[in-house]
Amino acid sequence: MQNHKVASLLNRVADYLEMDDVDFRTKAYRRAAHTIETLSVDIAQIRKQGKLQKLPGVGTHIGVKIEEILDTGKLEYLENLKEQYPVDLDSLMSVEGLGPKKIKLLYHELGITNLDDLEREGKRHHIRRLKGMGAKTEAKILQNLEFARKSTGRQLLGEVMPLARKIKEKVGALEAVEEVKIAGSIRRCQETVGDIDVLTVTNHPDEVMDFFTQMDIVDEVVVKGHSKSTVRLFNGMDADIRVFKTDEFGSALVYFTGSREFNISLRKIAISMDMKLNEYGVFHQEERVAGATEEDVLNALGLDYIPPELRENTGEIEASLEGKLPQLVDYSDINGDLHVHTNWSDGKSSIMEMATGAAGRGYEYLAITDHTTLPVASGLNEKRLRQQMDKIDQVNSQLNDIVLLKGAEVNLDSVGNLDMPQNLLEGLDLVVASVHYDLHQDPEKMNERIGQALENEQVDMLAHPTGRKIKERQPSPLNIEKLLEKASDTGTILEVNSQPKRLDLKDMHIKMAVEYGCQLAINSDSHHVDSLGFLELGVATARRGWAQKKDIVNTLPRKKLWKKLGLI
DNA sequence: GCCGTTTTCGGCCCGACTGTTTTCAGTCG
Repeated sequence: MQNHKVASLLNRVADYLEMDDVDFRTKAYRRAAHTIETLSVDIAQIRKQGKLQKLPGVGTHIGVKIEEILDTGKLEYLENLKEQYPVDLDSLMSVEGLGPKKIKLLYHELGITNLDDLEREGKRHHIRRLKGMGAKTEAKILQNLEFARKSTGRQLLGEVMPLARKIKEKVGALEAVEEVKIAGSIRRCQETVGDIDVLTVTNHPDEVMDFFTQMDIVDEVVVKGHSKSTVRLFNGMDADIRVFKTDEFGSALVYFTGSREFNISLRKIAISMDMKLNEYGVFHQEERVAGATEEDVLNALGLDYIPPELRENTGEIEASLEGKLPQLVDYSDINGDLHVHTNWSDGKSSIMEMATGAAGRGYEYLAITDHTTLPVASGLNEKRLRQQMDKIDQVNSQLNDIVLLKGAEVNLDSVGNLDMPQNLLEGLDLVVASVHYDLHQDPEKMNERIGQALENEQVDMLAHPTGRKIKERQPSPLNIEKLLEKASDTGTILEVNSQPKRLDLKDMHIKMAVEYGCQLAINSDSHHVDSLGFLELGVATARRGWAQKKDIVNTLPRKKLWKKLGLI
């Protein structure tokens, strides 16, 4: 899949065009880039079918440029732009407060092309002499430059979520605050998060701003106003707060939940209806038509309510207009977890502790799926696995509300053989297969390797199918369409792994899997009783992939699941 | 550069904050 590459080159073109104050052409490139970035199929595939120009935002010119990128890996037009401004745009743009216009000015007047140049000229106080700049701007640039160098970029949803909830709790506890909600990419449950957006209803904005900017987790106040403030937190992440009136809160939520592209589409709809949409409401002439709740706002635009996880402008608006939005799976639909580890392998909790924890979450069943043989995970050998099966029988006899399934997470070798004999697998209730090494074979080999495992009748499920770790490890370069087809043919369940770093399958692939008619299971893969709750992240990801209850096997009640697994 | 229940030409989302400005440009979300 070269989608990401194509999108980022088009975005880069837009950056350069913006330096020269080209307005609408810039927008055109960004729009096309967004379409491709969020595409759930391979752009090369669409090109083969001759359908590039059917994509929203792609016309004749950009279409040709996409073909050039696919054929040569490069774009002549972009290379020319780069020659005109030979600057390290990536790093300079990462300095807060610097955009294309200022970068152009700095290059032209001072020859600044990278962060080192920027620091040098700043310290010599040359920047403050430029038109439109001053001592304050210069000082800010120097300060933000330091931050840009250290910054690690976006952080994992699973890691940021607890902090966001803490802030919500603190702000919500204020007497002056009537309502508080986390918006932004956290509410949309994107796998990574750039900042924390807090929205409040209050009649005492200044009081809320004072509190927010003085919280003990705040390192530095970036901006402070009467309706908006931004702080930098101890972990290097920014948090924004906005205050609104009760009758504005719905439109504010819509606006600050985004995504940006979703908002732009909504506004266009408003305009086409001779109305105006902003964060304060939907307006016809000067009269407010809606604003108090999200439902009101969307309904005023002729739309059904759209869950936050879907708001990416990738088809949900059209579906909403036609009344064809899916009824998304919900955490409350989940009846069990089919992939957890215990202290028999690399987990930290006992079988009984995991069982009790799962029962406490209201689950009807829990599959114990410790690693086999894998040395780095203290995997079980045949003898230990048989012992564990006996142990599970014994624990089961002490449990009332929940039933444990005897499972294992077996390992695929380089050609797709399993690390446990077939007759032993036959005795298990649930066999989970997964790849743990040799993750970067060429695609064909990888598809064949996994395909062989899926064809094994004893294999019920494929765990973390692409093996990616967000920000750490690329997904295996396998052909995802072929994998989905195979899983669909063999009836093998594909996992939505809920580990914050994995979220694998990811949203886009889940959407594809649903279209291919694959069966999915959302599992925590937890190694400790306290991390069973990760499963909620997996549910959120599945929702982003348009998955419904019927697509997820562990929403089934016990008997029906047993039937599916051939246990009764 | 793209697009069309109103268009094949003339539009293209909207507002807050800051710093530098005597009325606004740049940046951000």
